[in-house]
Amino acid sequence: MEEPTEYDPRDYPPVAVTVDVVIATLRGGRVHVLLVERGEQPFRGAWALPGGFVQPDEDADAAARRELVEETGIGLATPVHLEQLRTYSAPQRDPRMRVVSVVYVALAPDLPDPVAGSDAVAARWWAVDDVTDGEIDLAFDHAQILSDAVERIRSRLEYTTLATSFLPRVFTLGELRAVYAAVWGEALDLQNFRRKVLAVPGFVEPVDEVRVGVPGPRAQLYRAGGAAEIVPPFRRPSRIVRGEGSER
Amino acid sequence: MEEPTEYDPRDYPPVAVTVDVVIATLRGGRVHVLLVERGEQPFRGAWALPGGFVQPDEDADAAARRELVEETGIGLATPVHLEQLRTYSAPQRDPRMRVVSVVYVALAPDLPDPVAGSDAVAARWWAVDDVTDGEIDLAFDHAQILSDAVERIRSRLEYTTLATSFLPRVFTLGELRAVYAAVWGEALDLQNFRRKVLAVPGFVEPVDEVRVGVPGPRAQLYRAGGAAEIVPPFRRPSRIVRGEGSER
DNA sequence: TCCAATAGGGTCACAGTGACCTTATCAGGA
DNA sequence: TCCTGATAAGGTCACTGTGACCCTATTGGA
Repeated sequence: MEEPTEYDPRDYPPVAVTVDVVIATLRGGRVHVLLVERGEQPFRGAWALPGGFVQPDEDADAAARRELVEETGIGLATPVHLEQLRTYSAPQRDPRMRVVSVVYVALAPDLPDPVAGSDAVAARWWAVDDVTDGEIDLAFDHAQILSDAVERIRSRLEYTTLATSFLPRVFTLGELRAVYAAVWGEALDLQNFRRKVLAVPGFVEPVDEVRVGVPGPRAQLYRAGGAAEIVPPFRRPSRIVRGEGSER
Repeated sequence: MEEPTEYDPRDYPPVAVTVDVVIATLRGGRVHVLLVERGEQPFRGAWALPGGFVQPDEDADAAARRELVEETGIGLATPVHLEQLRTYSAPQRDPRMRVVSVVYVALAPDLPDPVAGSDAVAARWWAVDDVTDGEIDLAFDHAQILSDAVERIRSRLEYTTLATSFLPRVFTLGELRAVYAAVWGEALDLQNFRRKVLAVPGFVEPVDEVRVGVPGPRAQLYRAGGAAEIVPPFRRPSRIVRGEGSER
């Protein structure tokens, strides 16, 4: 409560609101995220998630999409899934001042390397495994954020058709299966996977093409269908084994 | 990008960060939320979610918990589930100034009526159905927030054991089933419900008591177990019927 | 005294699933 | 040129979870 009667700047604490974006893609069968190297203190030389201030005329969604476009150079036409993860607000998460960050997760098909020179700092794709294995240092609370984002992505692949967001417009079921293998770190049985995907109406729709140029029979190509949810959901093998609820 | 080199107050837009809390409970077999009547413009006389500023020494979680305690008068010992829903940041959502609100959802057992007089404005429980049916006007974007919160709660009951958060320390399986009926708006088959709940290890644990004073046989009492997730998840009947993914 | 409500036990058929098998096809290396 | 490895595509089988039921016993209140 304590509903304020009017808004005097002295009534509310000084705070900055930013967005950070976990831009995830698949490269060489591994999940990668885009990180930028910090050129200034604090955390100079460490890697951080791309982000920036929410401008007065935009909401956080728009700010996140703007960051996404700026960092990757993709056109607005490219279909990229973007969703809010959660907001991080620990008082000392940025030592300079109070910064509340609304974090987004983006899922994109394989993108080219970031265009160097668009700003002063370096930017590159990092394999998530290499980052979480402590190979590099992440600035601020971005290690926690990345961990939460990866868990969100893993969860999304159970209940939604978002795996197709990692793939180009057309793809084979084998490639779709490879997405699940990369995100969940475990390969699903190919035959059962085919059966389940094709049993979900609107998950994928066949197109009148086949994949050529790779070993093996001509693979039917598909594109993403209109369905957003998978009912009943797929389930991660690792989750089934545990059985006991120890998460969250 | 545009990582700032230093934080001058003129570099970032003036913005206030608040928390709003959707406090949900069960009263008479219906889901209720706590709303406060606004005594000031804008939206004077309309009802709003309880909320307030995030203070300099606390994160949003702490601010939400503080609001929860202030509004309901519950002790800190009362186990109340509190989780972040999402952040709302439309530029004009508050006509006075830029206000970014981090919204939380709390699930509580039946609580007494709010203590009047703790502040100037009125506060009371509203049945969610009555609110969403347009019976009352909600301030700001709180109608959208409430809608998102209800959907979150419905979803949480599928994958987690949080239904027990709506109940007192001990309860019967019939009462647990009534929680699902109230939240999902549809009654589950009692026998199948019993079988599924008891099949989830750690969902509920029997205590050495039975329910007396109500018609029917003595019902075994249970308390919440240690499990947080339901694997495999329960599923809403309404969701099964649809089949097609039309959500989100 | 009867009745409505419901706890608790059970059955049965069916859909979904994991594990597994088989065949055909293609690119690239020996 | 011929293997070989990879894999697309189609299939079987047993088991589990589930929805839809049925039945009986027990209790407080009309």
